[in-house]
Amino acid sequence: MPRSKEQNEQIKEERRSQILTQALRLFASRGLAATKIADIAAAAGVSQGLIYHYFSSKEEIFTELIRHAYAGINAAARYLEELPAPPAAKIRLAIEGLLRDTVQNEDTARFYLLTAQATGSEAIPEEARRIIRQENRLPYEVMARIMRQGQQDGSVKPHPPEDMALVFWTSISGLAINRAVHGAEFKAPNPEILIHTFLA
Amino acid sequence: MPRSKEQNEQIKEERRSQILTQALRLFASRGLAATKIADIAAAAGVSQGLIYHYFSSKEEIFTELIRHAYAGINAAARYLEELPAPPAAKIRLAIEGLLRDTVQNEDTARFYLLTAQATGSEAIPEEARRIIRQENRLPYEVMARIMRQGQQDGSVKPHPPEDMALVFWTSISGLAINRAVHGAEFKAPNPEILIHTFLA
DNA sequence: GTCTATATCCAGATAGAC
DNA sequence: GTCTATCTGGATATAGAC
Repeated sequence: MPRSKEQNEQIKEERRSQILTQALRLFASRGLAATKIADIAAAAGVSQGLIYHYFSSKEEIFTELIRHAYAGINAAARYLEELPAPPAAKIRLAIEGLLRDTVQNEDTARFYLLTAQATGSEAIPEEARRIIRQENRLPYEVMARIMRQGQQDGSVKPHPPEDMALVFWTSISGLAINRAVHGAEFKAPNPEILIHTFLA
Repeated sequence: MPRSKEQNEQIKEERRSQILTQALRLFASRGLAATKIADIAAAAGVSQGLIYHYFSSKEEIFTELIRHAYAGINAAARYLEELPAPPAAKIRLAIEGLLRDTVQNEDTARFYLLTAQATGSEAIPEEARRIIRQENRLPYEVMARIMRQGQQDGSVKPHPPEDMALVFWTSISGLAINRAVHGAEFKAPNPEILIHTFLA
């Protein structure tokens, strides 16, 4: 008895996400250029040829991961901005949440590493570059707005909001990168250290 | 009339450092694996073959740069520790100096990017890995000691010194990476933001 | 949907002339 | 000290069988 359409669809989705998960792991730990299709295939437990049944090239896999990473980050940024809470609470929540996520979910840390690498690298697919150019401003802008609002109600320190947003994101991504690099032996710092960098 | 020994030596040193400088620029912007020997040769304005007159492989060039980067960072760390100044002044000096260096000297920012990449990557030469394993703890240890001393005289906030050192270095390197990535359009934040993260 | 076998290309490294 | 020409290996991507 042949498989039904639904079963085939399910297998397809499973394989696809298997491949993407392993590719993320490898790209994050070695970079795009140093990761071989053969490595991804081996890690995902499939043949090299099968990769090309699901993706047209290594670059397409990478681009897909970048797309997914920014979708997540920007959804979180929008969610934070919409949240019915005072600015100080949003900042606290963001720092605590981001640090917790980073520590608990290794893939989250890997996505940070991937975007950091990709943003910094000139050796990435054109389409990935396009996505980054288009998507990577939002988190900064949202955070700068929250900082500005917090300064109006006096809960945030009176430095330039853009500077504060920059320090916010570079600190978070610096920590996330450290986490991704050091794996399980990473110990997250007390969130209060960062929180008091911004709150008055 | 043939060139003297001294002139030959001088040419040799010049070429070597030319190659290293261009390799740093390229490795920082694309990573080790994505940088081709042909790219380095072209950027340095020499033939591909000549590269192998000065270095035995692409990996040796990379390793040499890593060695140089850690030598500089650790010399700075030792210098800071020896400095006859109170802990709070050292922290202030370090942050101001590191931010200034990072902004003024693009190569400094590139070295940060290089070490960040290298520390995070599994795809680097064995010898480079050895250097990193051996050298990358010192800055953390020095900064943790300074934080601890600062807590004893009450000038530094009472969070765990190791956490403070971690936040210190991940923030600095996060900013340096941002600087290397965004080039001239990067605007350094007010150092006071970071300084008050640590000082009481 | 999955595999094995293979064509093709490109990058690292070497050889030898000047 | 520097170049051009070339060898060689390995990685991407394709073809075709099951």
